[in-house]
Amino acid sequence: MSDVGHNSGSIVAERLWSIVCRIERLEDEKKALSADIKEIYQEAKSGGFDCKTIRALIRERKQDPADVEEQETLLDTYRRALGPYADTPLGAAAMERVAAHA
Amino acid sequence: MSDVGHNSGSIVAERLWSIVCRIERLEDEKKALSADIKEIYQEAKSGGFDCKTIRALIRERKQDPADVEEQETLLDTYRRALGPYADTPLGAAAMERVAAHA
Amino acid sequence: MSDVGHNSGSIVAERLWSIVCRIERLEDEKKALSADIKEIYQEAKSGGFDCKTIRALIRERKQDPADVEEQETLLDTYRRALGPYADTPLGAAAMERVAAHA
Amino acid sequence: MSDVGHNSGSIVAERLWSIVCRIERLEDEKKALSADIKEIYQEAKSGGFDCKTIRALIRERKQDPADVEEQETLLDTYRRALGPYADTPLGAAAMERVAAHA
DNA sequence: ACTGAAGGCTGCCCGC
DNA sequence: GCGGGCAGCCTTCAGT
Repeated sequence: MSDVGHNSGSIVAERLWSIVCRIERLEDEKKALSADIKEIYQEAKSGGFDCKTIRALIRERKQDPADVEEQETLLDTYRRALGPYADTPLGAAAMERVAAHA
Repeated sequence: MSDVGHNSGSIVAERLWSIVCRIERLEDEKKALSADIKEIYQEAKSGGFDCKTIRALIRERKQDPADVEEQETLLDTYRRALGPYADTPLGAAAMERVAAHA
Repeated sequence: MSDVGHNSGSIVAERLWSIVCRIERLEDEKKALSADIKEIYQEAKSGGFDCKTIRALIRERKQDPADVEEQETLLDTYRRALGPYADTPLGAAAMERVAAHA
Repeated sequence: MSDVGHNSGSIVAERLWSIVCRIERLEDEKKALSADIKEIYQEAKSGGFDCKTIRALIRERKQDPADVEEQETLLDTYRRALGPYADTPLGAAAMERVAAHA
């Protein structure tokens, strides 16, 4: 073990400290932001808005700008297949793919 | 500490053991069920189905038989208000309630 | 409904928009911070640290040392109480009773 | 596309239904077990036990004791390294491994 | 004060 | 082997 090695513990400790410190700092900032958000919800509530609905709205907006439709289409196929269960109106064609796989 | 107290520890310990044991047993059963479910998903996958979509389908069916509509109505009001943001097509009337509250 | 009332919908909508907008902004910032934290953990991992342990360390530092000790003490009490049951034949027999009952 | 193919949609639909149905059944059973567990925790609480501690106990029992000890040891190493931060009393040696990795 | 829900964190499993 | 996605657990917070 070299002299450098002898001191490397300190160096490593310092790096560990740096890591922990930075993470804790960032987590504090996150916590502060959460508090701010909470405050806004309270303000909304005071203004007569329904917070639960606002949460739903924001949740929706978060996933809207995505490819929801593609997933929705496939889900619809499955839904139709399940609906009357033994019935396959126009989902049959789409289901052929699955049958072909078998 | 009386003799009764001396023995009560055992009694309490037995009760604690009973509690822990029963919980662990139930958790094992839960785990077994999870394994079964997983197996079915694999079977589905082998059959050419899309597991993610099946999950979505099941999730939907779980919350469908509820009062989704009531919540949806209010959400729609808020959604319309936000749409063009400053616009209040027919959500204005619904929004009066909020205004009155202010 | 007055003229003021006629416009109040817009005003309310604007307030709603303000609320939603600010919340989404704050949530974006939170998300960014989460990404930063994740990055630091990756750096830690690259440096040969065990991330799981670092997480444990940070979790521990977040709590009051007194609480930690108290919790640990109680856990030890329960652990000791359970020990004789789980590890002895007598305990095993008692275990059967409960198992049969379940 | 054969006649069989013509009907395969129904067949596939039936298989899908089977999958969904079985999964939902199993999930219901899981839910029931969760309710049972919750009930036991309530019973524990009524009996004067601390549920949080019981949960910790069960969590601990789920793991290999060796792993628990190893994790605790590593945590201690990190803790000592961080304590006076720049100080590495006897954690230095343990930290060498990390240094070697860098 | 307690219960029920919402969000965040953790461990697991799959695909790359 | 690793990073992402997903389900479960824990914690916190609003509501009662």
